[in-house]
Amino acid sequence: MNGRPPRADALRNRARVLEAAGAVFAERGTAASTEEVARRAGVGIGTVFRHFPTKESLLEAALAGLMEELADRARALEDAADPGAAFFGFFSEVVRRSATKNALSGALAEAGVDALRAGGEAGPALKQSLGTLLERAQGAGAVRADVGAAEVMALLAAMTHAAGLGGGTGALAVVFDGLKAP
Amino acid sequence: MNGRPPRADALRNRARVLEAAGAVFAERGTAASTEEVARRAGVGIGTVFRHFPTKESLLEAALAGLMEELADRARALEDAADPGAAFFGFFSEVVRRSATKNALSGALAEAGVDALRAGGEAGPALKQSLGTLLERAQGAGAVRADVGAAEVMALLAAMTHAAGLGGGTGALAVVFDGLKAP
DNA sequence: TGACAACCGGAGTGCTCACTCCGTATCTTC
DNA sequence: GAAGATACGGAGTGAGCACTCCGGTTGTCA
Repeated sequence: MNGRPPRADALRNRARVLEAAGAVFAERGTAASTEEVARRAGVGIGTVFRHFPTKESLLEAALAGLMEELADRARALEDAADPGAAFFGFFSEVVRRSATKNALSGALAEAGVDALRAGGEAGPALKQSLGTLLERAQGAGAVRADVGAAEVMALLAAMTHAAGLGGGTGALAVVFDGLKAP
Repeated sequence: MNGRPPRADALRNRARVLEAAGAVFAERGTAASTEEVARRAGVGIGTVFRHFPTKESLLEAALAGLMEELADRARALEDAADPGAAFFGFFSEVVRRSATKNALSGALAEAGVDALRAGGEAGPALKQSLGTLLERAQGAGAVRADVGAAEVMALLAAMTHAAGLGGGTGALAVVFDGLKAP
């Protein structure tokens, strides 16, 4: 199907571009120019467009990377001793992280649907890991039984987004109370 | 200070532009071009820029108009017989409306902080009316006493935003349960 | 109704951005 | 270490956008 493996510098540059894209889009929002990503990565624009033929594809790839990180974190918590703490801890960690990397929330929002649906394999992976975390927490009686992964994902996206607006901790506490078993 | 009142056509056009801006930005997002707003309003671009010297000012004005609508709605509910129903009803009405006018949520998000803080007088007005609704609902025992207007605004913004993502009704129910008195 | 100010329309301007192209440099293979 | 494939850099291209400018039009007031 495909001839040779890619050259070593190509691989290195691809990784650099991806990292720079994550940083730039998080700081400046998704409206940041491709040229700035190239500058940050220390490569020419041509290189960026060779690896990611379109700005949209670059955004998707950067987003997929971030979601993969989250999915890994979720998987690591699947065997935790206290499923309730694992679930709520993961939830607030995601919110907190997104608050710091200011505009990740914006990116998740703009490309949101696309990211969850078609964002490589990381989207489904995150959803599944989150589902496992949720089920275990429900099994332990820490979370009410009548909510599904979809609702939790929606709440996570919502609170991630609102984290940039201020009234963070209190609002999160309200949501957590709503999620706890009666 | 100022000489004459503005001409009648100027007033008419200003209103048309504002209405068109609200519709266009809600449908196409805030990235929609000023020219499209002008087309929709049936005026020339020059006219748009005479009334709103900058695209940002146009956005602000359109947003302020929407928030004023919401503030009016909130004020109308201040004397309702059932404060709890008024509060939760208002909350879900705002979320529902934003879901329909798809990208109002995006607009509220992007310009969010600016809108709440400096968006004319509508921002504070909304916050105050919402505060009144909240206090009355708390007085009636329908909402827990340890949440403030800031948390509710944050939750409102969050759920407004997430409404476009799908898992709407269930997620909202969770938040409402979290808001209810124990 | 005439005269003047206020207002309108929309072609034009300058800028930014995504994306292309190709001469040059670097890696890989034998 | 030489040949050939692969990848790089960055000036260049075209499209789109916010915003300006001014000749023409319309409302207003006496």
